[in-house]
Amino acid sequence: MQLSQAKQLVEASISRKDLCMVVGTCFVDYWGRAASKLPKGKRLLLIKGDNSFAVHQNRLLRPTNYMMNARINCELVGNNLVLSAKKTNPKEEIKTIFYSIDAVHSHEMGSSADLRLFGSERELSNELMQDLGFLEQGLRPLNQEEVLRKGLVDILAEDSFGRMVVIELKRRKADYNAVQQLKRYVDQVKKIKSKQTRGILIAPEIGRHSLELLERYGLEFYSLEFEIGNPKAKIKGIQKKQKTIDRYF
Amino acid sequence: MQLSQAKQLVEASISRKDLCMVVGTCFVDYWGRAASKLPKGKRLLLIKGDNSFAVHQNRLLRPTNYMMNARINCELVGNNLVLSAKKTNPKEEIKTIFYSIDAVHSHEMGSSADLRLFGSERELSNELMQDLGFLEQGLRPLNQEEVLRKGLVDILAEDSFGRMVVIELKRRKADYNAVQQLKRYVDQVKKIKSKQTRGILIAPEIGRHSLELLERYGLEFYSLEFEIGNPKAKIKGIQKKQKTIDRYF
DNA sequence: GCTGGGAGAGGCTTA
DNA sequence: TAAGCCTTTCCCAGC
Repeated sequence: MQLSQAKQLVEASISRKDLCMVVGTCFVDYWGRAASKLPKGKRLLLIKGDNSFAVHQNRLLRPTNYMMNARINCELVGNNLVLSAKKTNPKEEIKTIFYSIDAVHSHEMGSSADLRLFGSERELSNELMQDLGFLEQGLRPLNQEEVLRKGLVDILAEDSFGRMVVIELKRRKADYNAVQQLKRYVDQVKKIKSKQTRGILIAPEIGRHSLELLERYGLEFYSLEFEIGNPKAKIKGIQKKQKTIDRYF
Repeated sequence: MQLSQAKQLVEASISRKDLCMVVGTCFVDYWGRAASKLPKGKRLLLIKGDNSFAVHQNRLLRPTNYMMNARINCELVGNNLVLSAKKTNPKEEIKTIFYSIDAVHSHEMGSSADLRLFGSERELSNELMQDLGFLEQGLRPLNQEEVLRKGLVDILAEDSFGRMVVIELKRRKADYNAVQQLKRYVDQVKKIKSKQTRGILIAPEIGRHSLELLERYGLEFYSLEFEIGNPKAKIKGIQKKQKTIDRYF
């Protein structure tokens, strides 16, 4: 395919905010947050209507080079067609130098309705909040604006002995971060309220080392089974997966 | 375009491990680690030679739905062409139901040479390791296989007083995680070696709260300036951005 | 505009 | 395979 013809097709496609796909042999040079060079090879350049710019190889989900909200330029330089994407703050540039172009595909895509996702952490949190007794008898939620509003903790509650209970919910396997995040919150609540404060981590599972750390901190872990469905995620079961830690209180 | 014809093109493309692009109007249903429904609309389905499967809208870099190493199936169901991707462990499924197809593009992509990236954390770490005196006089690297090999710490060193020094390097702004990661490593090294151990965090910058936490832990922070170039990332300067904490030792 | 934090994170390396 | 960790993380929601 003629590079000059490709140039016209690409420019027209971009100006219409179509989905633009350029397939050809190119070299890619990136400089910005890091730097990279992608050797000459057959690639797909995907330019979307929001000026996102992505160079894909024929493997992996993620593009090898990419830029969001790019200023896109297309020009003939010598015997090559150079498609570049630039951005400031941080300053970044991708240059894709096409030696030959197999095809330029342009498609009008209309406006896109949004994805509706179920089973988010927020949704599970709301679900759990509905019935904390499910977790432990006598546990009741506290709507402490100053703590909850700033997203400091997922759920703040009080147990039957009047102790504060900070609950952190993770929809995926809990790791060190989850444990230490909970530790920080417990420490802060303890300090603000000047009351005994427990910390409960709830997740589908937890790594062995993370569990050890959690136990050293005197925190509690419950394993959560949840069910993903429509229109909501449902909590199926919850189980204490830990030796009792009442000795800490 | 005829759906039956599209089916043939897609199947042929997949069997050749070509890059396959399907543009058309579809509805997407996902169930697995979460659940989602993408309303009917014009989408791009990108199937790569490694069986990665991604549904793109005409915006954003990331696909709305995706699966790696999928078992891909293509069949006519009533008046629709259904392209689905399935996986076990965890069990997941994406169903894309095409009501109409604008185009199927297939391109032979050859094998792809790899991306060469500069300025990664690993590279900066190697660069810094070349001259630790740059950071502090008398500091020298220890190549403790048992500690370094498992990626426990970025750099392990010994200072002029014979104290162990754990160095954690971040190529981006350091956060709570970085501080607590360093804290964990320091604790572990201290335990293993039974020696006084310092912890140094090196990053371009650090948040105010993260710095406070770091200071409470008795750790040290150095701000790092680096320059990304070809063929290597270079460390330009390093500077202690903290009141001296010798009182801790 | 900058920032903190979640994500179906992705993807890599080593145990 | 599982665990840990880096990423040009991407992306959104809050300020």
